[in-house]
Amino acid sequence: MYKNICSCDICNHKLCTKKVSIFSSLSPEQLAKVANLIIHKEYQKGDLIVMEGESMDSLVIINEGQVKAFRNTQDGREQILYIFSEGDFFGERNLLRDQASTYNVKALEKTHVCLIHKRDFQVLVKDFPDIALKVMEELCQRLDRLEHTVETMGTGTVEARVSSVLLEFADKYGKAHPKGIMIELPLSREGIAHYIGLTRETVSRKMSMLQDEGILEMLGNKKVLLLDRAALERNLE
Amino acid sequence: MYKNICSCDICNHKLCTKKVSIFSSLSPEQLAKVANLIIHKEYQKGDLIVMEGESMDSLVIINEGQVKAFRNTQDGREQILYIFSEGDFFGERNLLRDQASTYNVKALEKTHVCLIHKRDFQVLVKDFPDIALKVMEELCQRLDRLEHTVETMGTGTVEARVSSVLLEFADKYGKAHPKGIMIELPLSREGIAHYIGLTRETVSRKMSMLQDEGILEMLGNKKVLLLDRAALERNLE
DNA sequence: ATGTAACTGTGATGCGGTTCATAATTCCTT
DNA sequence: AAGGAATTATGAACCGCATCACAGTTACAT
Repeated sequence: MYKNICSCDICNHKLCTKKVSIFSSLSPEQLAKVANLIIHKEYQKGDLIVMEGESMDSLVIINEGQVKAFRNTQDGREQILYIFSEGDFFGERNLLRDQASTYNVKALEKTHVCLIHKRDFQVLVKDFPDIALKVMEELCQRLDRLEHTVETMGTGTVEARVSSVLLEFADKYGKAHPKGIMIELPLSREGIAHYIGLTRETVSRKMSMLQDEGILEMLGNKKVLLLDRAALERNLE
Repeated sequence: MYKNICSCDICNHKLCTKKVSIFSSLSPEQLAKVANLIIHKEYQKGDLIVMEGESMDSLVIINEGQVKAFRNTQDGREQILYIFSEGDFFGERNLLRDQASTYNVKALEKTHVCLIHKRDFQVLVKDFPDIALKVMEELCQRLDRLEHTVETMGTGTVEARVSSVLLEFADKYGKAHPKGIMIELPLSREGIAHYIGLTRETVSRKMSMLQDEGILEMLGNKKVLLLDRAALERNLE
Protein backbone atom coordinates (compact mmCIF):
# COMPACT_ATOMS: atom_id res chain seq x y z
CA MET A 1 0.00 0.00 0.00
CA TYR A 2 2.69 2.53 0.84
CA LYS A 3 4.49 3.45 -2.33
CA ASN A 4 7.16 6.07 -2.11
CA ILE A 5 8.81 7.00 1.11
CA CYS A 6 9.92 10.55 0.55
CA SER A 7 13.37 11.22 1.88
CA CYS A 8 12.71 14.92 1.56
CA ASP A 9 15.86 16.44 3.05
CA ILE A 10 14.97 19.84 1.73
CA CYS A 11 11.95 20.46 3.93
CA ASN A 12 13.30 18.49 6.86
CA HIS A 13 9.77 17.27 7.50
CA LYS A 14 8.82 20.72 8.58
CA LEU A 15 6.47 21.72 5.84
CA CYS A 16 3.47 19.84 7.08
CA THR A 17 3.82 20.91 10.67
CA LYS A 18 3.75 24.52 9.55
CA LYS A 19 0.67 24.12 7.45
CA VAL A 20 -1.42 22.38 10.06
CA SER A 21 -3.56 24.34 12.47
CA ILE A 22 -3.42 21.70 15.17
CA PHE A 23 0.26 22.50 15.70
CA SER A 24 -0.18 26.25 15.50
CA SER A 25 0.30 26.74 19.22
CA LEU A 26 3.75 25.16 19.26
CA SER A 27 7.03 27.06 19.33
CA PRO A 28 9.56 26.57 16.52
CA GLU A 29 11.64 24.26 18.69
CA GLN A 30 8.62 22.18 19.61
CA LEU A 31 7.64 22.08 15.98
CA ALA A 32 11.05 20.74 15.11
CA LYS A 33 10.55 17.99 17.66
CA VAL A 34 7.23 17.11 16.08
CA ALA A 35 8.79 17.19 12.65
CA ASN A 36 11.21 14.48 13.64
CA LEU A 37 8.35 12.12 14.38
CA ILE A 38 6.89 12.47 10.93
CA ILE A 39 7.07 9.97 8.11
CA HIS A 40 6.30 11.13 4.59
CA LYS A 41 4.49 9.15 1.95
CA GLU A 42 3.27 9.81 -1.53
CA TYR A 43 0.25 8.56 -3.44
CA GLN A 44 -0.75 8.79 -7.07
CA LYS A 45 -4.17 9.82 -8.32
CA GLY A 46 -6.61 7.01 -7.68
CA ASP A 47 -4.55 5.28 -4.98
CA LEU A 48 -6.54 4.00 -2.06
CA ILE A 49 -4.92 5.39 1.08
CA VAL A 50 -7.18 3.82 3.67
CA MET A 51 -9.94 1.26 3.34
CA GLU A 52 -13.15 1.23 5.32
CA GLY A 53 -12.77 -1.21 8.20
CA GLU A 54 -9.00 -1.12 8.10
CA SER A 55 -7.33 -0.25 11.39
CA MET A 56 -5.01 2.74 11.27
CA ASP A 57 -1.91 3.35 13.29
CA SER A 58 -1.22 6.93 12.29
CA LEU A 59 -2.68 10.36 11.99
CA VAL A 60 -2.56 11.38 8.33
CA ILE A 61 -1.91 15.00 7.41
CA ILE A 62 -2.27 16.17 3.83
CA ASN A 63 0.85 18.07 2.87
CA GLU A 64 0.06 18.48 -0.79
CA GLY A 65 -2.78 17.28 -3.00
CA GLN A 66 -6.28 16.24 -2.12
CA VAL A 67 -8.20 13.15 -1.16
CA LYS A 68 -11.82 12.13 -0.79
CA ALA A 69 -13.25 10.22 2.17
CA PHE A 70 -16.24 8.09 1.18
CA ARG A 71 -18.36 5.05 1.88
CA ASN A 72 -19.70 2.48 -0.52
CA THR A 73 -23.15 1.01 -0.13
CA GLN A 74 -23.73 -2.63 -0.97
CA ASP A 75 -25.40 -1.86 -4.28
CA GLY A 76 -22.31 0.01 -5.37
CA ARG A 77 -23.36 3.58 -4.71
CA GLU A 78 -20.79 5.93 -3.27
CA GLN A 79 -21.31 8.69 -0.73
CA ILE A 80 -18.48 11.17 -0.37
CA LEU A 81 -18.29 12.54 3.17
CA TYR A 82 -15.23 14.78 3.10
CA ILE A 83 -12.71 16.28 0.77
CA PHE A 84 -9.41 16.82 2.52
CA SER A 85 -6.77 19.15 1.11
CA GLU A 86 -3.50 20.70 2.16
CA GLY A 87 -3.42 21.16 5.91
CA ASP A 88 -6.37 18.86 6.63
CA PHE A 89 -5.92 15.62 8.53
CA PHE A 90 -7.82 12.40 9.11
CA GLY A 91 -7.53 9.28 11.19
CA GLU A 92 -7.82 11.16 14.47
CA ARG A 93 -10.78 9.08 15.59
CA ASN A 94 -8.90 5.84 15.20
CA LEU A 95 -6.15 7.12 17.45
CA LEU A 96 -8.19 8.47 20.30
CA ARG A 97 -10.54 5.54 20.40
CA ASP A 98 -9.41 2.17 19.18
CA GLN A 99 -11.60 1.92 16.16
CA ALA A 100 -11.27 0.87 12.55
CA SER A 101 -11.65 3.49 9.83
CA THR A 102 -15.27 4.25 9.07
CA TYR A 103 -14.56 5.31 5.51
CA ASN A 104 -12.33 4.81 2.49
CA VAL A 105 -9.84 7.49 1.56
CA LYS A 106 -8.64 7.83 -2.03
CA ALA A 107 -6.21 10.30 -3.61
CA LEU A 108 -7.91 12.66 -6.06
CA GLU A 109 -4.50 13.65 -7.45
CA LYS A 110 -0.84 13.10 -6.65
CA THR A 111 -0.82 13.55 -2.91
CA HIS A 112 1.94 13.91 -0.36
CA VAL A 113 1.02 13.01 3.21
CA CYS A 114 2.72 13.20 6.59
CA LEU A 115 2.14 10.45 9.13
CA ILE A 116 2.42 10.65 12.88
CA HIS A 117 2.28 7.33 14.65
CA LYS A 118 -0.41 6.69 17.18
CA ARG A 119 1.99 6.39 20.15
CA ASP A 120 3.80 9.60 19.18
CA PHE A 121 0.54 11.48 18.75
CA GLN A 122 -0.74 10.36 22.13
CA VAL A 123 2.46 11.57 23.77
CA LEU A 124 2.17 14.87 21.91
CA VAL A 125 -1.38 15.40 23.08
CA LYS A 126 -0.32 14.80 26.66
CA ASP A 127 2.65 17.15 26.44
CA PHE A 128 0.76 19.84 24.57
CA PRO A 129 -2.89 19.86 25.59
CA ASP A 130 -3.54 22.71 23.19
CA ILE A 131 -3.27 20.18 20.38
CA ALA A 132 -6.33 18.39 21.75
CA LEU A 133 -8.22 21.67 21.76
CA LYS A 134 -7.23 22.33 18.17
CA VAL A 135 -8.33 18.87 17.15
CA MET A 136 -11.60 19.52 18.91
CA GLU A 137 -12.00 22.77 17.02
CA GLU A 138 -11.52 20.96 13.75
CA LEU A 139 -14.06 18.30 14.78
CA CYS A 140 -16.51 21.09 15.55
CA GLN A 141 -16.04 22.54 12.10
CA ARG A 142 -16.74 19.15 10.58
CA LEU A 143 -19.87 18.88 12.68
CA ASP A 144 -20.96 22.29 11.44
CA ARG A 145 -20.46 21.25 7.85
CA LEU A 146 -22.22 17.90 8.25
CA GLU A 147 -25.13 19.55 10.02
CA HIS A 148 -25.41 21.95 7.14
CA THR A 149 -25.25 19.08 4.67
CA VAL A 150 -27.99 17.19 6.49
CA GLU A 151 -30.14 20.29 6.52
CA THR A 152 -29.65 20.88 2.81
CA MET A 153 -30.23 17.23 1.95
CA GLY A 154 -33.29 17.05 4.18
CA THR A 155 -35.10 20.25 3.34
CA GLY A 156 -33.41 21.83 0.33
CA THR A 157 -34.24 21.65 -3.34
CA VAL A 158 -31.80 20.20 -5.82
CA GLU A 159 -30.86 23.75 -6.86
CA ALA A 160 -29.95 24.47 -3.27
CA ARG A 161 -27.73 21.40 -3.02
CA VAL A 162 -25.81 22.22 -6.17
CA SER A 163 -25.52 25.88 -5.21
CA SER A 164 -24.34 24.94 -1.76
CA VAL A 165 -21.55 22.71 -2.99
CA LEU A 166 -20.43 25.31 -5.52
CA LEU A 167 -20.27 27.93 -2.80
CA GLU A 168 -18.26 25.55 -0.63
CA PHE A 169 -15.80 24.98 -3.46
CA ALA A 170 -15.65 28.70 -4.19
CA ASP A 171 -14.66 29.40 -0.60
CA LYS A 172 -12.18 26.55 -0.39
CA TYR A 173 -10.63 26.50 -3.85
CA GLY A 174 -11.71 29.73 -5.50
CA LYS A 175 -9.26 32.37 -6.68
CA ALA A 176 -10.11 35.97 -7.36
CA HIS A 177 -10.67 36.70 -11.04
CA PRO A 178 -11.64 39.93 -12.83
CA LYS A 179 -15.04 38.51 -13.77
CA GLY A 180 -15.75 36.68 -10.52
CA ILE A 181 -14.28 33.67 -8.74
CA MET A 182 -12.34 31.01 -10.60
CA ILE A 183 -12.97 27.58 -9.09
CA GLU A 184 -10.73 24.60 -9.71
CA LEU A 185 -13.17 21.74 -9.07
CA PRO A 186 -11.79 18.94 -6.91
CA LEU A 187 -14.42 16.53 -8.20
CA SER A 188 -15.92 15.52 -11.53
CA ARG A 189 -19.64 15.92 -12.12
CA GLU A 190 -20.08 12.38 -10.92
CA GLY A 191 -17.97 13.11 -7.85
CA ILE A 192 -20.08 16.16 -7.05
CA ALA A 193 -23.17 14.01 -7.46
CA HIS A 194 -21.80 11.49 -4.97
CA TYR A 195 -21.01 14.31 -2.57
CA ILE A 196 -24.57 15.67 -2.48
CA GLY A 197 -26.58 12.51 -3.11
CA LEU A 198 -27.70 13.11 -6.69
CA THR A 199 -26.95 11.61 -10.08
CA ARG A 200 -24.34 12.77 -12.53
CA GLU A 201 -27.06 13.73 -15.01
CA THR A 202 -28.93 15.91 -12.56
CA VAL A 203 -25.77 17.76 -11.58
CA SER A 204 -24.97 18.29 -15.26
CA ARG A 205 -28.41 19.64 -15.98
CA LYS A 206 -28.48 21.98 -12.99
CA MET A 207 -25.05 23.36 -13.74
CA SER A 208 -26.08 23.97 -17.34
CA MET A 209 -29.10 25.79 -16.01
CA LEU A 210 -26.92 27.97 -13.80
CA GLN A 211 -24.78 28.72 -16.83
CA ASP A 212 -27.84 29.66 -18.91
CA GLU A 213 -28.92 31.99 -16.13
CA GLY A 214 -25.54 33.71 -16.34
CA ILE A 215 -24.61 32.74 -12.81
CA LEU A 216 -21.52 30.80 -13.83
CA GLU A 217 -19.45 29.77 -16.79
CA MET A 218 -18.06 26.27 -17.25
CA LEU A 219 -14.52 26.17 -18.59
CA GLY A 220 -13.88 22.62 -19.66
CA ASN A 221 -14.71 19.97 -17.12
CA LYS A 222 -12.54 21.02 -14.24
CA LYS A 223 -12.99 24.75 -13.93
CA VAL A 224 -15.95 26.95 -13.18
CA LEU A 225 -15.95 30.72 -13.28
CA LEU A 226 -18.49 31.91 -10.75
CA LEU A 227 -19.95 35.17 -12.04
CA ASP A 228 -22.74 35.85 -9.56
CA ARG A 229 -22.06 34.54 -6.09
CA ALA A 230 -25.05 36.32 -4.60
CA ALA A 231 -27.39 34.50 -6.97
CA LEU A 232 -26.12 31.15 -5.73
CA GLU A 233 -26.64 32.26 -2.17
CA ARG A 234 -30.19 33.24 -2.99
CA ASN A 235 -30.70 29.68 -4.26
CA LEU A 236 -29.98 28.33 -0.80
CA GLU A 237 -33.47 29.51 0.02
CA MET B 1 -36.53 32.02 29.33
CA TYR B 2 -35.50 30.33 32.55
CA LYS B 3 -38.59 29.22 34.39
CA ASN B 4 -38.08 27.22 37.55
CA ILE B 5 -34.89 27.19 39.47
CA CYS B 6 -34.88 23.84 41.18
CA SER B 7 -33.65 24.07 44.71
CA CYS B 8 -33.29 20.33 44.73
CA ASP B 9 -31.68 19.70 48.11
CA ILE B 10 -32.33 16.01 47.86
CA CYS B 11 -29.94 15.29 45.02
CA ASN B 12 -27.49 17.99 46.04
CA HIS B 13 -26.92 18.70 42.36
CA LYS B 14 -25.21 15.37 42.03
CA LEU B 15 -27.61 13.48 39.84
CA CYS B 16 -26.53 15.00 36.61
CA THR B 17 -22.85 14.73 37.29
CA LYS B 18 -23.26 11.02 37.84
CA LYS B 19 -25.21 10.45 34.69
CA VAL B 20 -22.86 12.24 32.39
CA SER B 21 -20.00 10.44 30.74
CA ILE B 22 -17.84 13.55 30.44
CA PHE B 23 -17.40 13.53 34.22
CA SER B 24 -16.86 9.79 34.50
CA SER B 25 -13.15 10.13 35.14
CA LEU B 26 -13.61 12.30 38.24
CA SER B 27 -13.39 11.08 41.82
CA PRO B 28 -16.40 11.47 44.13
CA GLU B 29 -14.80 14.51 45.79
CA GLN B 30 -14.10 16.12 42.45
CA LEU B 31 -17.66 15.34 41.38
CA ALA B 32 -18.96 17.08 44.46
CA LYS B 33 -16.93 20.13 43.50
CA VAL B 34 -18.44 20.08 40.04
CA ALA B 35 -21.90 19.60 41.50
CA ASN B 36 -21.59 22.85 43.39
CA LEU B 37 -21.13 24.75 40.15
CA ILE B 38 -24.36 23.47 38.70
CA ILE B 39 -27.60 25.37 38.33
CA HIS B 40 -30.78 23.42 37.69
CA LYS B 41 -33.63 24.50 35.47
CA GLU B 42 -36.85 22.98 34.32
CA TYR B 43 -38.78 23.30 31.07
CA GLN B 44 -42.23 22.19 30.01
CA LYS B 45 -43.07 20.35 26.81
CA GLY B 46 -42.78 22.74 23.91
CA ASP B 47 -40.60 25.29 25.69
CA LEU B 48 -37.82 26.73 23.57
CA ILE B 49 -34.60 26.29 25.52
CA VAL B 50 -32.21 27.89 23.05
CA MET B 51 -32.83 29.80 19.87
CA GLU B 52 -30.70 29.64 16.76
CA GLY B 53 -28.33 32.60 16.75
CA GLU B 54 -28.63 33.19 20.46
CA SER B 55 -25.35 33.27 22.34
CA MET B 56 -25.07 30.77 25.18
CA ASP B 57 -23.17 31.14 28.40
CA SER B 58 -23.54 27.62 29.72
CA LEU B 59 -23.10 23.97 28.94
CA VAL B 60 -26.52 22.32 29.16
CA ILE B 61 -26.80 18.76 30.44
CA ILE B 62 -30.09 16.89 30.23
CA ASN B 63 -30.87 15.42 33.61
CA GLU B 64 -34.33 14.20 32.81
CA GLY B 65 -36.54 14.43 29.76
CA GLN B 66 -35.67 14.97 26.13
CA VAL B 67 -35.17 17.79 23.69
CA LYS B 68 -34.76 18.19 19.96
CA ALA B 69 -32.13 20.34 18.27
CA PHE B 70 -33.30 21.64 14.91
CA ARG B 71 -33.04 24.34 12.27
CA ASN B 72 -35.77 26.13 10.40
CA THR B 73 -35.44 26.98 6.75
CA GLN B 74 -36.90 30.21 5.46
CA ASP B 75 -39.89 28.52 3.87
CA GLY B 76 -40.83 27.08 7.24
CA ARG B 77 -39.45 23.58 6.89
CA GLU B 78 -37.77 22.07 9.91
CA GLN B 79 -34.74 19.81 10.00
CA ILE B 80 -34.11 17.99 13.26
CA LEU B 81 -30.41 17.38 13.81
CA TYR B 82 -30.25 15.77 17.23
CA ILE B 83 -32.42 14.32 19.92
CA PHE B 84 -30.80 14.73 23.30
CA SER B 85 -31.92 12.70 26.29
CA GLU B 86 -30.82 11.98 29.83
CA GLY B 87 -27.04 12.27 30.09
CA ASP B 88 -26.58 14.09 26.79
CA PHE B 89 -25.35 17.65 26.65
CA PHE B 90 -25.24 20.53 24.21
CA GLY B 91 -23.79 24.00 23.95
CA GLU B 92 -20.20 22.77 24.12
CA ARG B 93 -19.32 24.44 20.85
CA ASN B 94 -20.40 27.83 22.07
CA LEU B 95 -18.13 27.53 25.07
CA LEU B 96 -14.95 26.40 23.38
CA ARG B 97 -15.26 28.82 20.54
CA ASP B 98 -17.13 32.05 20.94
CA GLN B 99 -20.01 31.33 18.69
CA ALA B 100 -23.77 31.70 18.73
CA SER B 101 -25.92 28.59 18.77
CA THR B 102 -26.32 27.04 15.35
CA TYR B 103 -29.67 25.46 16.15
CA ASN B 104 -32.85 25.78 18.16
CA VAL B 105 -33.44 23.47 21.09
CA LYS B 106 -36.97 22.67 22.24
CA ALA B 107 -38.22 20.42 25.04
CA LEU B 108 -40.11 17.36 23.76
CA GLU B 109 -41.48 16.77 27.25
CA LYS B 110 -41.03 18.11 30.76
CA THR B 111 -37.27 18.40 30.97
CA HIS B 112 -34.87 19.03 33.80
CA VAL B 113 -31.47 20.40 32.83
CA CYS B 114 -28.21 21.17 34.61
CA LEU B 115 -26.19 24.21 33.60
CA ILE B 116 -22.50 24.79 34.02
CA HIS B 117 -21.37 28.31 33.31
CA LYS B 118 -18.83 28.94 30.61
CA ARG B 119 -16.12 30.24 32.96
CA ASP B 120 -16.59 27.29 35.34
CA PHE B 121 -16.46 24.83 32.50
CA GLN B 122 -13.29 26.32 31.12
CA VAL B 123 -11.63 26.04 34.52
CA LEU B 124 -12.82 22.46 34.81
CA VAL B 125 -11.37 21.54 31.47
CA LYS B 126 -8.04 23.00 32.47
CA ASP B 127 -7.99 21.24 35.84
CA PHE B 128 -9.21 17.92 34.46
CA PRO B 129 -7.98 17.45 30.90
CA ASP B 130 -9.77 14.12 30.74
CA ILE B 131 -12.99 16.06 30.45
CA ALA B 132 -11.80 17.48 27.15
CA LEU B 133 -11.06 13.99 25.91
CA LYS B 134 -14.52 12.83 26.92
CA VAL B 135 -16.11 15.77 25.15
CA MET B 136 -14.05 14.88 22.11
CA GLU B 137 -15.29 11.31 22.30
CA GLU B 138 -18.86 12.52 22.34
CA LEU B 139 -18.18 14.82 19.37
CA CYS B 140 -16.76 11.82 17.51
CA GLN B 141 -19.92 9.85 18.18
CA ARG B 142 -21.98 12.70 16.79
CA LEU B 143 -19.77 12.79 13.73
CA ASP B 144 -20.31 9.07 13.28
CA ARG B 145 -24.05 9.47 13.48
CA LEU B 146 -24.15 12.46 11.13
CA GLU B 147 -21.92 10.68 8.63
CA HIS B 148 -24.31 7.76 8.74
CA THR B 149 -27.27 10.08 8.29
CA VAL B 150 -25.65 11.76 5.30
CA GLU B 151 -24.91 8.37 3.77
CA THR B 152 -28.49 7.20 4.26
CA MET B 153 -29.95 10.45 2.97
CA GLY B 154 -27.60 10.50 0.00
CA THR B 155 -27.73 6.93 -1.18
CA GLY B 156 -30.50 5.14 0.68
CA THR B 157 -34.09 4.46 -0.27
CA VAL B 158 -36.94 5.83 1.79
CA GLU B 159 -37.38 2.37 3.34
CA ALA B 160 -33.77 2.54 4.48
CA ARG B 161 -34.24 5.95 6.07
CA VAL B 162 -37.30 4.90 8.02
CA SER B 163 -35.71 1.59 9.02
CA SER B 164 -32.58 3.39 10.10
CA VAL B 165 -34.37 5.80 12.38
CA LEU B 166 -36.46 3.02 13.90
CA LEU B 167 -33.32 1.03 14.64
CA GLU B 168 -31.76 4.10 16.21
CA PHE B 169 -34.78 4.57 18.45
CA ALA B 170 -34.85 0.86 19.26
CA ASP B 171 -31.27 1.05 20.49
CA LYS B 172 -31.74 4.28 22.38
CA TYR B 173 -35.23 3.96 23.78
CA GLY B 174 -36.20 0.32 23.27
CA LYS B 175 -37.05 -1.99 26.16
CA ALA B 176 -37.03 -5.78 26.00
CA HIS B 177 -40.46 -7.27 25.45
CA PRO B 178 -41.57 -10.91 25.06
CA LYS B 179 -42.51 -10.34 21.42
CA GLY B 180 -39.59 -8.08 20.47
CA ILE B 181 -38.52 -4.56 21.39
CA MET B 182 -40.94 -1.99 22.73
CA ILE B 183 -40.06 1.49 21.53
CA GLU B 184 -41.35 4.66 23.12
CA LEU B 185 -41.09 7.08 20.22
CA PRO B 186 -39.56 10.45 21.11
CA LEU B 187 -41.10 12.06 18.02
CA SER B 188 -44.43 12.13 16.26
CA ARG B 189 -44.69 10.93 12.66
CA GLU B 190 -44.14 14.51 11.60
CA GLY B 191 -41.13 14.78 13.89
CA ILE B 192 -39.66 11.61 12.44
CA ALA B 193 -40.26 13.05 8.97
CA HIS B 194 -38.35 16.20 9.92
CA TYR B 195 -35.55 14.08 11.31
CA ILE B 196 -35.00 12.14 8.09
CA GLY B 197 -36.04 14.72 5.50
CA LEU B 198 -39.36 13.26 4.39
CA THR B 199 -43.01 14.20 4.74
CA ARG B 200 -45.38 13.08 7.45
CA GLU B 201 -47.45 11.18 4.90
CA THR B 202 -44.53 9.20 3.55
CA VAL B 203 -43.44 8.17 7.03
CA SER B 204 -47.00 7.09 7.79
CA ARG B 205 -47.21 5.03 4.66
CA LYS B 206 -43.86 3.34 5.12
CA MET B 207 -44.58 2.48 8.73
CA SER B 208 -47.93 1.01 7.71
CA MET B 209 -46.07 -1.04 5.13
CA LEU B 210 -43.67 -2.32 7.76
CA GLN B 211 -46.64 -3.25 9.91
CA ASP B 212 -48.30 -5.10 7.02
CA GLU B 213 -45.09 -7.01 6.50
CA GLY B 214 -45.20 -8.11 10.12
CA ILE B 215 -41.98 -6.32 10.97
CA LEU B 216 -43.53 -4.10 13.60
CA GLU B 217 -46.77 -3.29 15.33
CA MET B 218 -47.94 0.25 16.00
CA LEU B 219 -49.53 0.71 19.42
CA GLY B 220 -51.26 4.04 19.32
CA ASN B 221 -49.20 6.95 18.09
CA LYS B 222 -46.35 6.90 20.53
CA LYS B 223 -45.31 3.28 20.81
CA VAL B 224 -43.98 0.77 18.36
CA LEU B 225 -43.38 -2.89 19.06
CA LEU B 226 -40.51 -4.00 16.88
CA LEU B 227 -41.09 -7.67 16.03
CA ASP B 228 -38.34 -8.35 13.50
CA ARG B 229 -35.22 -6.28 14.02
CA ALA B 230 -33.23 -8.27 11.48
CA ALA B 231 -35.73 -7.39 8.74
CA LEU B 232 -35.22 -3.68 9.42
CA GLU B 233 -31.49 -4.17 9.22
CA ARG B 234 -31.88 -5.88 5.88
CA ASN B 235 -33.75 -2.78 4.70
CA LEU B 236 -30.71 -0.59 5.27
CA GLU B 237 -29.39 -1.60 1.87
C1' DA C 1 -0.40 16.43 -32.75
C1' DT C 2 -3.41 12.71 -32.66
C1' DG C 3 -6.08 9.06 -31.16
C1' DT C 4 -8.53 7.06 -27.62
C1' DA C 5 -10.58 6.57 -23.23
C1' DA C 6 -12.98 9.00 -19.90
C1' DC C 7 -16.17 12.28 -18.93
C1' DT C 8 -20.14 15.29 -19.93
C1' DG C 9 -24.61 16.87 -22.03
C1' DT C 10 -29.29 15.98 -23.15
C1' DG C 11 -33.57 13.75 -24.61
C1' DA C 12 -37.33 10.31 -23.48
C1' DT C 13 -39.54 7.63 -20.07
C1' DG C 14 -41.19 5.91 -15.69
C1' DC C 15 -41.42 5.62 -10.88
C1' DG C 16 -41.83 7.39 -6.32
C1' DG C 17 -42.42 10.91 -3.08
C1' DT C 18 -44.84 15.24 -2.47
C1' DT C 19 -48.91 17.64 -2.32
C1' DC C 20 -53.68 18.27 -1.50
C1' DA C 21 -57.88 16.63 0.38
C1' DT C 22 -60.50 14.15 3.63
C1' DA C 23 -61.58 10.54 6.78
C1' DA C 24 -60.36 8.02 10.89
C1' DT C 25 -58.10 7.50 15.07
C1' DT C 26 -55.72 8.77 19.19
C1' DC C 27 -54.99 11.23 23.15
C1' DC C 28 -55.58 14.76 26.37
C1' DT C 29 -58.43 17.62 29.18
C1' DT C 30 -62.16 18.20 32.13
C1' DA D 1 -66.09 8.86 30.64
C1' DA D 2 -66.92 12.05 27.06
C1' DG D 3 -65.84 15.63 24.00
C1' DG D 4 -62.72 18.13 21.26
C1' DA D 5 -58.17 19.07 19.47
C1' DA D 6 -54.36 17.03 17.58
C1' DT D 7 -52.41 13.48 15.15
C1' DT D 8 -52.45 9.85 11.81
C1' DA D 9 -54.05 7.21 7.74
C1' DT D 10 -55.09 6.91 3.04
C1' DG D 11 -56.45 8.03 -1.69
C1' DA D 12 -55.62 10.60 -6.11
C1' DA D 13 -53.00 13.55 -9.03
C1' DC D 14 -48.90 15.73 -10.07
C1' DC D 15 -44.17 16.80 -10.53
C1' DG D 16 -39.26 16.02 -10.40
C1' DC D 17 -35.43 13.25 -10.24
C1' DA D 18 -33.52 8.70 -11.62
C1' DT D 19 -32.80 5.85 -15.22
C1' DC D 20 -31.61 4.49 -19.81
C1' DA D 21 -29.68 5.57 -24.12
C1' DC D 22 -26.57 7.82 -26.97
C1' DA D 23 -24.23 11.78 -28.81
C1' DG D 24 -20.80 15.18 -27.98
C1' DT D 25 -16.78 16.84 -25.72
C1' DT D 26 -12.64 16.94 -23.05
C1' DA D 27 -8.41 15.37 -21.47
C1' DC D 28 -4.56 12.70 -21.42
C1' DA D 29 -0.94 9.58 -23.09
C1' DT D 30 1.96 8.41 -26.66
